[in-house]
Amino acid sequence: MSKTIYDIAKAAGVSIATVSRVFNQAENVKPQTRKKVLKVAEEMGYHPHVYAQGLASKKKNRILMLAPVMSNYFFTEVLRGIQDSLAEENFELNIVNIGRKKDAFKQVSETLKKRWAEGYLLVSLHFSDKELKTLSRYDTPLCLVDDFSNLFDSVSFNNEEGAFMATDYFLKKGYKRIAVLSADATSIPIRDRIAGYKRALSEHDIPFDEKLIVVGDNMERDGFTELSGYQAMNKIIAMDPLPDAVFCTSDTKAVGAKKALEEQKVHIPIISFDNLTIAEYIGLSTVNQPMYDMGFRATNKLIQRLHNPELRISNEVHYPELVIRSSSEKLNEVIT
Amino acid sequence: MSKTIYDIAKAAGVSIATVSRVFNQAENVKPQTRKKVLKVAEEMGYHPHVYAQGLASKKKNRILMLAPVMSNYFFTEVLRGIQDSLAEENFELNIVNIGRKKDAFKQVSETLKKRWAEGYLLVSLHFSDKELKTLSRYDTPLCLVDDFSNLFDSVSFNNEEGAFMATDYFLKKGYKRIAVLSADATSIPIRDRIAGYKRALSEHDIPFDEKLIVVGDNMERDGFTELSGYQAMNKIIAMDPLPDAVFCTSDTKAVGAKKALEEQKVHIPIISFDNLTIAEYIGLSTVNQPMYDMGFRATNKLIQRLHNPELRISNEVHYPELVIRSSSEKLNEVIT
DNA sequence: CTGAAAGCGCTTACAG
DNA sequence: CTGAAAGCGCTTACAG
Repeated sequence: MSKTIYDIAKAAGVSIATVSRVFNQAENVKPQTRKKVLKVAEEMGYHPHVYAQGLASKKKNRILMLAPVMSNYFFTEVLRGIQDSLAEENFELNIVNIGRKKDAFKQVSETLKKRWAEGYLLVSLHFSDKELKTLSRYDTPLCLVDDFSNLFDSVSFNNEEGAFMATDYFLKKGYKRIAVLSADATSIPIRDRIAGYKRALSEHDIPFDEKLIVVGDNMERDGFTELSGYQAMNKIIAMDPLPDAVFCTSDTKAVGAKKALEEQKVHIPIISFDNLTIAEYIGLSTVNQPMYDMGFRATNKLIQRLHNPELRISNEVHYPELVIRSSSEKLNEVIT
Repeated sequence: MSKTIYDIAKAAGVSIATVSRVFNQAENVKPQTRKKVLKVAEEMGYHPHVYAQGLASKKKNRILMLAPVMSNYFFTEVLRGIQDSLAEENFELNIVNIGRKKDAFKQVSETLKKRWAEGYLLVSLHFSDKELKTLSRYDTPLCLVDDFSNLFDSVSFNNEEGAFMATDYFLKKGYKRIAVLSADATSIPIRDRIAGYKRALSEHDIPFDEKLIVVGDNMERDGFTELSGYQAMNKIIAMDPLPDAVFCTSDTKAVGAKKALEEQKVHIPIISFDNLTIAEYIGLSTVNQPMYDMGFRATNKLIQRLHNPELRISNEVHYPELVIRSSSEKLNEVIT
């Protein structure tokens, strides 16, 4: 059915080696010959079979991005950075979605083992040291995005500092009781953000009160959903006395939280986390994560390692930035 | 460096055929032998090379989804449907992002030619009849999602009817001047939605007024962005007299539009399009597109065709549903 | 500039 | 239940 290099060689009256050279941009082919091969190939609808090429050449010119795609905007922004960084390079990008958290490690390790690509980008995937050590044994070029390890190159984000900045902002305004609209406490980003929250409290000599850490009931996507934010905010609104302010652990959750506040006609200053595009449009104060940059930089790192496998492992940590809009301010400040 | 089937065969004291059988779940291997091979493979960190497997077996067990990933939520929902549909099947899914619109066709055709997978899902990619005819010559199993053609299986959505329903809703309330917050007029979804809008007008004997079709200045992503919605709504607010209502062509645009309305303290009833998760949380009336179902159904279709290539081409069209929340209602109705 | 030939790492009838 | 061997569709020294 589909043509092979032999069909083209025969039809063009050359050897398969010559056809191969034409398709591999080799310089040493007589222009006449090249033209003829190209013409025949076009007519017969020929295109090299990537599997055979990969096998024979041991090159794939392919990078695989492994990510929990469902995490939406975050993923999209990182992807933009990756693609822009790849634009100049002779690499193609494939994406494999890593599904429900449970067997994420298995999904990733199985994919790596298959040697689809020469380099891998692991985005927002958090594994234990033991798991990462297992991965490192595959000895394949790999860069972590939004996670940190000294076994691999990584481009991560200082979650702890981001949470500190948000909490510190409120504390400096004189607020004492600051609730955290949290998510799955065992997840790495939450762990780090809670740590930053605690550090800010301690710097201001405010005792930590566990009851102020509030989680929604829905735990889909580790609780990083609108619904979970909505549920958690309703719990906060039911507290007596009301907290002075809320540090919300993601913009997505904040969308749900805002709905709860509006329904109950309550106003509590709120700062969240991520700075998704939507944050600007709903007046959300938030901690900016440079997702695009992280994707871009990680891809650069990976490609450098591809060119030079002996490079020392390098870890890059991006710094947060607090973006203040209306949601963190008092109601009268908002209205004016 | 990395082990081959020969290494394992030698270490286990069997032939490579036997190793191959073990890894292909063939039944006819003595349990003892299987155990031994598996043990050796585990120790040596062996895994079959997919490229070699694909080449030798002519099977890939792989489906490729081609989509403009940047379109965010829509893509995510469709992907969820695809993955759920694939869960029971012995297929893996890879995703290739199709970048800026300009050379989308080239990107797609190049990817198809490489024969990565045995089946392809083309999501939200709109090509001309001529282009689709070219693709059909590759003679590869392919299902269109969110597009229609009689050359391929497809699962699409009735955009025209959706726009009709939204417009009709306003007209039945007695509104006469209904603006359209539009996007790139040459894009297929916009073309169909404008058609539905016009049909509703004509059924109510309202003349079409071109000035009521308003577009933002920013044309990124064909104008389906918050920014573009914000810009367009500001233009609408500047109109004199103000339109009675606005049909907005996407939820994303509606987020920007709402910001403009709030800033200018103007209220105009608005219905948008998509029913993204966020719509529920910001009280947006909108036309629901069953994105999850479309992804799910399209994947089923594709797999059926893989099993039976002689199947007649089938086109499935999903029907819209109007979801009324607060944004389409009068201000006093909203407040109560 | 071009061709013959070995090899990439597998699968799969075929034979036993 | 197992092995020897041909073949999948390419690339790439090597020789000319």
